Amino acid sequence: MSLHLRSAQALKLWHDSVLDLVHLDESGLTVRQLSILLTVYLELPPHTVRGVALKLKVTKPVITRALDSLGRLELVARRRDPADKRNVLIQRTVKGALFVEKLGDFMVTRAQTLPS
Amino acid sequence: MSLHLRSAQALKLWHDSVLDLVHLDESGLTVRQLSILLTVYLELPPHTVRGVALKLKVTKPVITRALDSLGRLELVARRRDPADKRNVLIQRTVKGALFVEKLGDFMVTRAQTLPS
DNA sequence: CTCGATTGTTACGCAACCGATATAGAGCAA
DNA sequence: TTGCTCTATATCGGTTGCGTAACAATCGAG
Repeated sequence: MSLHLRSAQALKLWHDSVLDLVHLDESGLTVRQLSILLTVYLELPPHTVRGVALKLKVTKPVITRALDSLGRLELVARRRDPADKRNVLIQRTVKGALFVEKLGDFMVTRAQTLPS
Repeated sequence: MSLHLRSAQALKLWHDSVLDLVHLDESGLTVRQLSILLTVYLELPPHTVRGVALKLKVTKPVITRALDSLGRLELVARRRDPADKRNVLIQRTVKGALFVEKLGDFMVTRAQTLPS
């Protein structure tokens, strides 16, 4: 299924979904934090601080702080890499998985109600 | 065109687009601010502080402050409602329109490269 | 073992956001 | 006019985020 999405549809889809997210009130989230969360849950592990920082093109302290916040919300977890103890592996959590799943449901539902 | 989107596709679409947004570095934006911006540009005017606050289910000061930020970035503008001078009308700007348009382009492009 | 390189974190100063409350101005009804 | 309501904003204290720079721990080559 190749997705042919017109710009107006795409924007409405984003708008509707973001609105759902805001209503979820877990919305203290920054766009950056959201992108970190999605990266961790959608891309193949392992995820390191440095790796995510490179992908987002931000500095490492940004990732560290975001992990503090996301960790407080139990949306991700940290673990030292046993192989190379300098690394910190960013791990998924049950709560985070449910959260991301809900996000996906939002979008699927909203996509179905898009005007053609 | 009814959009049948699987959850995994939807999430990847969101992830890719959010990543583009972060790279745009206009990403000091909060999810809330983003939702305000999209609301103003996708829904029919007029937009008042109260109206947007209701839609997002937040208090009015939240909107006022967000408009301060978005106004500083020239993504939206304010104008007093001449009819009812208690109201402030939130208006679109050229810069904001270009920004939202770019967002739409991101999504359209990303949607085309989604795996089926 | 030593030393430079790498990784993630912390410290600091600053700016922005939040919620709650208080305030100022405009409308409205009697 | 006199209240009362409605709108948006200002203000307050507390929290969180940012960028830069310094830091401790770890690795690995020599």
